[in-house]
Amino acid sequence: MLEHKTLSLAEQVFDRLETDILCGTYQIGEVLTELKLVGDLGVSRTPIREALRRLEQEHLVEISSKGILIVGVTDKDLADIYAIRLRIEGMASREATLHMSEEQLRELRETVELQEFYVTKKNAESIRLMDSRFHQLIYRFSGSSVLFDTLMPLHKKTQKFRKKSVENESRASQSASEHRAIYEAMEKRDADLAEKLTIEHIENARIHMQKRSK
Amino acid sequence: MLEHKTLSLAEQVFDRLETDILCGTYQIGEVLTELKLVGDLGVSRTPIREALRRLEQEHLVEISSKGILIVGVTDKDLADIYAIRLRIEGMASREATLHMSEEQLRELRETVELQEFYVTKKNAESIRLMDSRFHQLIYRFSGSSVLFDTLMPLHKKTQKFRKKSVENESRASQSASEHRAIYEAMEKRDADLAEKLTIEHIENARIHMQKRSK
DNA sequence: TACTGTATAATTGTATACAGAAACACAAAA
DNA sequence: TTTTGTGTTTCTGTATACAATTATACAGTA
Repeated sequence: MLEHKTLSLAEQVFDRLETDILCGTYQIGEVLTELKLVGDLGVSRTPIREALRRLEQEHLVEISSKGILIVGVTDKDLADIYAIRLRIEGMASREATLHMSEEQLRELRETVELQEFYVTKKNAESIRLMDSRFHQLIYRFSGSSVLFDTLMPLHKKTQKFRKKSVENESRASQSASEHRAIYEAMEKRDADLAEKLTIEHIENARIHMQKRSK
Repeated sequence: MLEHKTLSLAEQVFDRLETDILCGTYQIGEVLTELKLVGDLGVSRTPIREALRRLEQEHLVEISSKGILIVGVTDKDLADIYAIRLRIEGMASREATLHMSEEQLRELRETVELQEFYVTKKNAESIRLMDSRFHQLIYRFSGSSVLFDTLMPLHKKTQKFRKKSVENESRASQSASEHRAIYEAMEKRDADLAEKLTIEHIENARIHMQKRSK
């Protein structure tokens, strides 16, 4: 049976605030106070402050004597994120291809298959979840905690925008088949191909997103 | 006059612990407790915990019911860090070349000149400081907070190893002249050249470091 | 010997009280 | 009208008390 690690309040608060900021629940420019969060979340200031320190480090909020400013992710940030991912995400796929176990390969395949399933069901929220999981598994399976730590925050920050992306049926379907192609390259342990396909996949995601934001 | 922002205890504790971990003052594998840090640092647990949460997020420590495990930076991490920097640090130089002001250019030149001065004086600690400052200024002047946030932690984590590097006179002198070349490309607003020279500079640093660690 | 149960100690997790600094509102004076 | 001063409020910063969980030592037992 799987152990279900109980998260501390501080971690729960962090996860919730991070999600709410990245999904746009809080407006960019909005100002909160710790006391307001105490009221909203029903926990004391201590875990809230610990969460805020981490959000501040990720530049999702700025804390001053005026309160907590929601910074979030701008369009400029998004462009920069894709430019960076374009340069290093292929490296993660390469490493994963070379190092991942059969069990990990199976987990990745399952994610691809689920994504394809949800595409046929047109379930946007689930598609997005599997989309995220695919990329995050590759970061993990790369075996490099540095790559993981570098790519993970970048990927998380694209969340709000990817949400819109998967609502476009043709893009959702294209994305799923690109994931399958990457998976199959990995299954064949073809690191060069996996890297190349990953770079193309990021580029396609970038292009699609920029088309939409015009 | 420049405002001198007073750092909170939590920030001071973070800076100190981060430095001590990255410089090797704390041994990798060592286990601390919050109470021990209270004794060592003379502040209460609250600011210490806030600092620890941030260090945990950077994977410099791991916190469990046993205490605070010092994780630090491994040789594998270092290799990964250089592989990543090789791919994106040139991008930062390119952006900086295109966007930085005359005032910022002046600040960069001053850093290069100081580094050259300390090379003639064989002052390793000051050389390392100017070396760090050069790179960090470029991150800042790139105008991309995402690039800054991505590169800064990677660069910081190389600190301990760079320390050894600059004690080698020929490498210290080579590094300074590479910095000057990058600066001059930027001054001429030649982004392609600045990018190319930066990539070569990172590659040289990587090669030199790997030679030493054998 | 190896294992298990239990009491104790050590450590982190959380709430709260208080201190200090900054923002704010408002009145008085130029 | 603008500015300046001042008292008040609001907010974050810090310390500390207490709760809950986990590790540890040790005795008892198969």
